[in-house]
Amino acid sequence: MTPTTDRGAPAGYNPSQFPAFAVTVDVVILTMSGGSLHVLLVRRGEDPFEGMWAVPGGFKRPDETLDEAAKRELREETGVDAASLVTQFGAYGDPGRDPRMNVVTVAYLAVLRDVGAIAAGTDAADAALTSVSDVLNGKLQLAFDHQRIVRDAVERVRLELEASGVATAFVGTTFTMAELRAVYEAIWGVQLDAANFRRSVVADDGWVIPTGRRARPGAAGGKPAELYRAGQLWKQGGPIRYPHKAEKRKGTR
Amino acid sequence: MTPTTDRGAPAGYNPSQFPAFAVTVDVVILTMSGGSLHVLLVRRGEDPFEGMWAVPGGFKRPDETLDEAAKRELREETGVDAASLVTQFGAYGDPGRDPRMNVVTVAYLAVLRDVGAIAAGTDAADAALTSVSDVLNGKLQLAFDHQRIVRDAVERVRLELEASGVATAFVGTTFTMAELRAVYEAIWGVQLDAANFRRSVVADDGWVIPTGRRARPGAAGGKPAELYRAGQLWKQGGPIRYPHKAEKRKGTR
DNA sequence: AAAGTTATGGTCTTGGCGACCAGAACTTTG
DNA sequence: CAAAGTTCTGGTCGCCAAGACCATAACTTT
Repeated sequence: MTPTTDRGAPAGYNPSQFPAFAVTVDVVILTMSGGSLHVLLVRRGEDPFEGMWAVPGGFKRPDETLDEAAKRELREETGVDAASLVTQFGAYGDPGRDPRMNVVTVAYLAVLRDVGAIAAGTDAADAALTSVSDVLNGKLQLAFDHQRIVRDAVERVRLELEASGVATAFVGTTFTMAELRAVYEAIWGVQLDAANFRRSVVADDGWVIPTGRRARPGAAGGKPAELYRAGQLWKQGGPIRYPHKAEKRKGTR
Repeated sequence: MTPTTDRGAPAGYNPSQFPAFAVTVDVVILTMSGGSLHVLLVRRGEDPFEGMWAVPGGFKRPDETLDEAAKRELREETGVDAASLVTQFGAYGDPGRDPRMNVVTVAYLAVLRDVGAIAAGTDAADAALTSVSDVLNGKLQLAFDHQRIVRDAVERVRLELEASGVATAFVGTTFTMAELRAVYEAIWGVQLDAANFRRSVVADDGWVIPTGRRARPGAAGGKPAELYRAGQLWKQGGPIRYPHKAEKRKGTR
């Protein structure tokens, strides 16, 4: 069918006898906004799916790796250079997922601290932070199979939260315990005891490092919280475990 | 060159102006053999890398999904129809990974019970079970970037073992506790207490179902073990947790 | 000054998990 | 046939992480 970029095929080898695909990378950019999980979407300006919201992405170039392509797209979309966490989590190639041609996309997950101001500064036609729940429950229809991609990304970050130290990527360089706890509570949809959470995080050194400073209390007042910054150990696994409580023995789990 | 947010094409779109890729699926087939983890490899009959060992795989067709392509390849290579576990775990698209042309491959992991007899029956030029450690320590060189793919597959199965019930896929339809425990011990490289292991697995019903029968003892004698078959709950998560013991407080973990 | 709100430390209990032991059941060997 | 060896399987003990809950400190606004 379509010709491939023929670079030095062996004698007798004919590239056109193999199906040609376009390869794209899509980057699901997650962030915390207003206490709940949000995803950065862009509005498509052209066919197909013109006018619909979609996950930012673009074509992979032959001379770059998939990871490089994802980071390039992230930089072009948000201006962020070294994202805290850029992880590949899936490839999607169902026939017909793009009505024009055969496209296989490799999906990446990126976690940002506060994408709001950054997204506004880009020249993207239209970009917005959207509540993840609006996407997952179908309130907002996405182009292509992007709803499924977002769902898989959220599922992935739920697992990563326990296995690695993604949590600190959601908050700023300095943060309070309440902010960090809010990340876990929002993504897992659970409530954690503030005192126990604090103990788990501070227990062994290396997870968080207390700066001497204290945060300004919120509008409601209260004791000002200590400000921390992330330690090095977050790259190896997180201190908070998902509360598997609903087991209750017998059958569940 | 290509627009970023615009992954679409206007009317009058010409596919040849976007880079074309070949898309393949590679299936890492893992099995237990002689008490250690083995991977099924095939010897390449053509350029490039002619004569070298490689992970079985092939081109994705435009009219099938990636999962279907993986299952088709698995069937063509081993004759196995519904594999116990076929999971996508990564996409690889480094430039130059295939000297001929631009190829992006999507890698799958499949776990089989005993691939030995099956592999022998296929018409593949040359197929063999190889010790995973031989591949990982470089004793056996693989074509393309397949060593990295195998390494990632093994890492994945290590995690899956704890999260899901892959373990039963390695053993036969009926098995003894010792056989099941050997799977965990081989893949994790740890030793588990036989009594505690048994308790964890039998604790809540649903993980394993005792058949009345007993296995024949090995050459060394001993009490014959009860034979079990897998229950339904293995699809939701496994009963055995990785022994994070080396934490020892302070710093590690 | 009083009331409200948040942060943070203390204590108690529970349950899971690993270490270890002992007996049961069956083998092979003398 | 008896003895020794091997494996399976149930029991017990102790430790520690994790959750529930309370109390107090520290700061706000009214």
